[in-house]
Formats: sequence, C-alpha cells, structure tokens
Amino acid sequence: MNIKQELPWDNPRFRNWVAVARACHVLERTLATKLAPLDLKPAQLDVLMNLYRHPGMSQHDLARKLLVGRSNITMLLPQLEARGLLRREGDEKDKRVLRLNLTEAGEALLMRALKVHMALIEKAMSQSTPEQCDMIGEQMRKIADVLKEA
Amino acid sequence: MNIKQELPWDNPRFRNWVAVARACHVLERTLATKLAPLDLKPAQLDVLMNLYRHPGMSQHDLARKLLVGRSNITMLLPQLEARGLLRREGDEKDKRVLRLNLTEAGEALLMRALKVHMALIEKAMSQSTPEQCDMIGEQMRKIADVLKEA
DNA sequence: ATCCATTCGTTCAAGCATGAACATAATAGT
DNA sequence: ACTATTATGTTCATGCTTGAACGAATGGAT
Repeated sequence: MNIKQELPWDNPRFRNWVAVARACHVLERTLATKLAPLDLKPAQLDVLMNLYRHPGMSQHDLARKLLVGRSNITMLLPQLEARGLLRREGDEKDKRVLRLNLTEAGEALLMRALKVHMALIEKAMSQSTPEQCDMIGEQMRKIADVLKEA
Repeated sequence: MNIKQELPWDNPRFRNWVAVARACHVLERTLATKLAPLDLKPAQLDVLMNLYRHPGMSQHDLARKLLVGRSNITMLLPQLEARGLLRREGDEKDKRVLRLNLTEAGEALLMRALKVHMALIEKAMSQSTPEQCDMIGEQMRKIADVLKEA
C-alpha cells in the first residue's frame, strides 16, 4: 500500500509509452530540420502525401486524415497553393467543397521530401527486426483505434 | 525498377512508423481534453512530472529533459509559478541558475493529473502483452538514441 | 415550397513553441 | 588580474494550431 509503488514511474506501461512519445518527438524535430532546405514543414509534407494518395480530396477529409481542425487546413493551404504545389477547384455537384490536387511541381517536391523522410525512418526503424517493426505498427494501430472511440 | 514499388507506402517501416506517429498524436490530443478540467496542458504536466522526479532542477536541465528550447521554459514557468504550483529560487553558488521545486499544491495537482494520464496510457498499452510493451519501449529508446546523434 | 438541421470552408483572437539577439554570471587561458 | 569564452535565463518577433463564431450551400421534413 506504499504510495511510491503506485507511482507511474514504476509502471512498465507508463515508462514504455514515455519512450514512444519521446521517440516521436525527436523524429519530428529531426525531420523538421532535415526538411528545412526544401522550405517544407512536417505538417506541409503530410498534406502533400495525403493529396498524392487521395487526389481530389476535400479539405474536410484532409483535416480528418491529418487529425487536425478544419481551420488549420484553411490556414495551411494558401501557402502551398501560392507556391504552385497544389490546386483548389470547386466541386461541380456540391458548391461547398473544394477539390484538392497536387500540381506537377507539388509531386516533384513531394518526391524529394519523401527521400528525406524515408531516410530518417529507415534510420529509426532499422533498429528493429522486420517482425518487431510489424508488431509495433500493429499495436500502434490498435491504440489509435481504441483511443478514437474514447 | 518500377517507381511505384519504391514509394514509401509499400515500405513496412514507413507504414509502421506512420502508425506510431498517429497513435502518439491521438493520445496527446486525448490527454489534452481529459486534462482540461484540471486546467493543465500536456506540456505543463510534463513540467510537473520532471520537477517531482528531479527536485531542484535548473531551467536548462528541464528544457533538455523535455526536448524543448530554453525560451519555452521561460514562457511556461511564470504561469505555473503564479498558480502556486512551483517555486523558482536562485542558486547560492551559481547566481545564473534558478532552482525549481514543486509546492505542495503542485504535488497535489500532479497526483490528480497523473491519475488521468495513467488511465489513458493503461487503456492504450493494455492492447499489448507485457512482453510486447517492453519490446516497444526498448525499440523506442533505441530510436531516440540513434536520432539524437544525428 | 419552406423551414430546419447539417456540412464545408473561412475568419479571428488566443495560446504555444521556436530561434535569434541580448544581459548577466561563471570559467578558462594567458 | 584580464580578457575571451561559455553558460543560464530573458525578450521579442514570427509562425503554427486551435476553437468559436460565421456565411454559404445542401438535404430532409412537413
């Protein structure tokens, strides 16, 4: 019944999750600096990646994919559009939604940024065996699922 | 040599890391909302946790532990000090450093916040067996180490 | 047809985090 | 002792993210 024994620091789950959070944080910061020469922030790279995989996406769908607010997208896109990396075109059927598509310049920049991103992730995940890596991904997907219900 | 085959989406390491990042993001956001009734942000909770474990810490050390800039700490602490959650006292030996300590109110609030944090992490990590959980923590610590060298 | 509710995108103010530039204090080299 | 370098904390301008409030468009109910 010692209070000390119930502190999170002694709980493996707590300590291990802290490690996850730290690794995420470090990789995010590292990615930001490595992406700086391309004048891209990680959040902007996320946008380009999603538009590449889901052409014609709406801003609402993009926000949900990125787990951010809709207003965030509104603030984010004009910069990228002004740089000629993507187009926003009104939908014919539903005049509320804007369809998003990468330009060729956008795709080109994405490919360069992906090299940087991939190199970083390779460096990080090559610490684990393929089996460990897959297990980690599987557990993390479970976590995201179980928390989204909350 | 098909370009498609080299895209990150087909790379297990990439896909699995994306899952890690998403899980982190979701848990962070969830924690923020669950902590709102205590008028605490996740970043502030991190401060309290570190001061509890390392009483008398300097601001510089705290910044390094939290992986943030020193100025961030400077902006963060006055709010918590004004709420009576911690004290900043000048060091006798070295008049540059400020020694940080939790007050009793700070400890009390920390304990309440830790219950929330622990419950969330339990919910997330109980998806995995203890062995899986430990393995994840181990790999993540490796990742943080290997990236800090970069 | 006309409301009512919902959805999509925008605007705006607020709060955070960052990095550069700075002031002060300590330390090392000479 | 004196200077140069380093370390700690602060200030400030900038940019990112959020959430609430809003306008416009859609769809459904009566």
